[in-house]
Amino acid sequence: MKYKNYHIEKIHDYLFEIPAVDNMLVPGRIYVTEKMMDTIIEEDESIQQVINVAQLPGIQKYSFGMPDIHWGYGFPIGGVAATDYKEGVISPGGVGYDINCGVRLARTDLTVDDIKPHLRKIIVNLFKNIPTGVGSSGAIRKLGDKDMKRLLREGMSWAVENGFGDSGDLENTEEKGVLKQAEPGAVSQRAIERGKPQMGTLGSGNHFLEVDVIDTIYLPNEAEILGLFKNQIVIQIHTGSRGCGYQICDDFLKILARASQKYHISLPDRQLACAPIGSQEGQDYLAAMAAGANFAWNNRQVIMSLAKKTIMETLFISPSDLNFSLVYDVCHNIAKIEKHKVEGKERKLCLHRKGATRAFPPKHPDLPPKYQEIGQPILIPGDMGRYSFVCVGTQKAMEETFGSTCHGAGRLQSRKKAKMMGKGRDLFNEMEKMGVFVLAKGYHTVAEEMPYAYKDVATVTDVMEKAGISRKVAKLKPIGVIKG
DNA sequence: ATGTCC
Repeated sequence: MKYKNYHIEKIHDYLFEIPAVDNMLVPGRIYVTEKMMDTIIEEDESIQQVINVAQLPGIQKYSFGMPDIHWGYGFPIGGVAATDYKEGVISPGGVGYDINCGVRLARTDLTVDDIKPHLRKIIVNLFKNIPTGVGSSGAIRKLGDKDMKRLLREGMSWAVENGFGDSGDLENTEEKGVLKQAEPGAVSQRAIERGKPQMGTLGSGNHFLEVDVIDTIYLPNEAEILGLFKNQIVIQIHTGSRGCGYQICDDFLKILARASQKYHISLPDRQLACAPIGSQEGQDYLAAMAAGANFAWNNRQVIMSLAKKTIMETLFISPSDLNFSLVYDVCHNIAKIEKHKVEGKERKLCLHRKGATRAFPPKHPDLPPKYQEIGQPILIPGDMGRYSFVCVGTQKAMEETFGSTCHGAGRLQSRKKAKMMGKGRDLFNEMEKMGVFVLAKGYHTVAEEMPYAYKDVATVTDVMEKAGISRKVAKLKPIGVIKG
């Protein structure tokens, strides 16, 4: 089949392949419908980016695109690339600027009827207690060098030991909230300084904290094990490593641009700057990126703990009445060292997931005991007006995509166009008419994040479900949102 | 995404 300049083969209704030609070391594989493929080719260069990534030294099996694929820095957002640990490279472009950007979901025992009369007050207080917006700070005391270095090295246990949340939260976080290869010494002082005042802050753009209602249950057994039921109130948090992770990425893009030359790696795009994983530069990036990931886990943990406290204080209820707990926390911008089967042989790989979520199957040793039977929980946020999905991973994901799936809706309109669309309207009121009470620092951010600016996330999760990669457990509808 | 330019 010929799509514009690309030769693309249809594998099945939800999967297309770009054969390995020229400098491609592996084929590209993109999980989309034919209709989606048309629009993707129409709107950006992300297909070319899949082809570019397929040229990275040591890449295994395929350069993947998920149905929410769009143009990103070097790698597409919605891209997955596994490189061989011994012969392959690691690239900051395959992680993104927001290191360990991710999503967490917390459950409560409250129902929508319990909360409806108090919703506005809850959102007002959440907005008061959790700083949002670019450059936001001051959620908790400004951290010192000692705290920063400890949390960068040790991960989310820092937050738990400092009174933010419970030790049980660690088990319900991907990697138990710590990448052990983290080395604070690999992180610049500037990145550390930027992190100090920002712990527990939400940030801007598509980051949010939502009060959601469980709208639909698709898989009752899985939902029960996750502690989810119809009409239940849950809290969803989407944020990352703030200025700290941004600075780490920025620092290492420069270092790895030099390394690409030093190790004579020929690249189709300078933005794919990378280094052999085993090189000093590669190991330093891995150590710094892991530290940035550890910052992000602490950030989501502190925010969740502030949210729990805010809800209890607003409703005058006890912890046992609220019965608040973390369902799961996933990363969707990260590089992980994982073991996977390639052509029947187990290999140590570096999994770049950029705008892509881990989707491990039932019985995987990295899952908490209580989720062994159902597979890894996957959190796929949609736009702030429609819905989000909770899914679980499958064995097929492990065999086909190195245990990976999609991560969200993806934009329909550019930020600029969405901003234009919002001019002269009362978007807060429009959201309220949709049944969502929104508080945000900036009107521009609300315009950029309006439902009309996003694709329907249901079409994205459905592709991954039809392809057998991840399965929908529940649909969540927002009723209250705080944003940057 | 990001003290939206050290």
